[in-house]
Amino acid sequence: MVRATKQRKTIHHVLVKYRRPLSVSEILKLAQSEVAGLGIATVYRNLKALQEEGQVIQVDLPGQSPRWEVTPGGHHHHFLCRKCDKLFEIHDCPRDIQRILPKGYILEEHDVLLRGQCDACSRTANTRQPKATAE
Amino acid sequence: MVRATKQRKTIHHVLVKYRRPLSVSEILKLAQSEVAGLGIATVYRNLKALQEEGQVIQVDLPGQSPRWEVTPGGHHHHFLCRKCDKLFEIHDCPRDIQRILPKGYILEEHDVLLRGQCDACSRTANTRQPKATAE
DNA sequence: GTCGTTGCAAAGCGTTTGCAGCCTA
DNA sequence: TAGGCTGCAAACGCTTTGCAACGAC
Repeated sequence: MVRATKQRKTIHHVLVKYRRPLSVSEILKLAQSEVAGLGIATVYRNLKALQEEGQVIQVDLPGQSPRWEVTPGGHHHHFLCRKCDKLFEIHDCPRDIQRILPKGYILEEHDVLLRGQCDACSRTANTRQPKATAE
Repeated sequence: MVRATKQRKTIHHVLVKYRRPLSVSEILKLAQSEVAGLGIATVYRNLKALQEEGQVIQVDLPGQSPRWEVTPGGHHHHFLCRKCDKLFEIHDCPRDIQRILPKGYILEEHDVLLRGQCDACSRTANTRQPKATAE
């Protein structure tokens, strides 16, 4: 039987509250402010458990450690802001992907990762944004 | 001054010979068959050195350890075969990516990773392919 | 009271670094 | 022969695992 400990509830709550993919260290820091003494191993164990329950998913970006988010609706892609390092969901999809496939290849999945500046950062053109991904 | 040791020449040669992104462990195994006693640290150091010279590039895939390939021509994407785990280059690009961008966001780069079955694996439909990425 | 869960510390794993000896130029 | 390069082992950072104590049900 799965037990609703305050650690597990807090980890899930942090992901619900911030509504975008967070790294393990961000989750640890944010959850520790609610549960003093929370250990990193507990974060890893609960993220994996929540993933198996289907409540959260792991988001892998090329060359970065994984981030975690509450399971999103349907098919989507991601936009990574190069200024503030936040990751956003894009609920749309290129339509002409099949076209670029070489002959004989069978397409089963596709990932699209966009990089640039998010709305907030593009407004403050030359201002340097903090790199913090948790706010 | 950069010295052309047999280790460095072999590591570069392996990448030239196989013409697709190889993992560090694949490179080590392949190069060790030409240079007995080759160490993993030497592979890492030389890959980084070759990268700084512009001879090779690191290819990062989501959730996988990096692979390395000789510096390819221009803008391209990748296709990862889910049967044989080989990675292939796609020298074409979706054209309607700008369309899916939310308002206010500025697009600077994009990565597309396709997954499915490569030409060779799709021909052998129900046959199981070896997972080896070096052959 | 049971036994799933926790925090700690140790172990794993891929990658990097320090160092003495080697070998290219 | 100088000093860049190598192999080895230790160090690193992130993640997982073993274990005794804890606490949800």
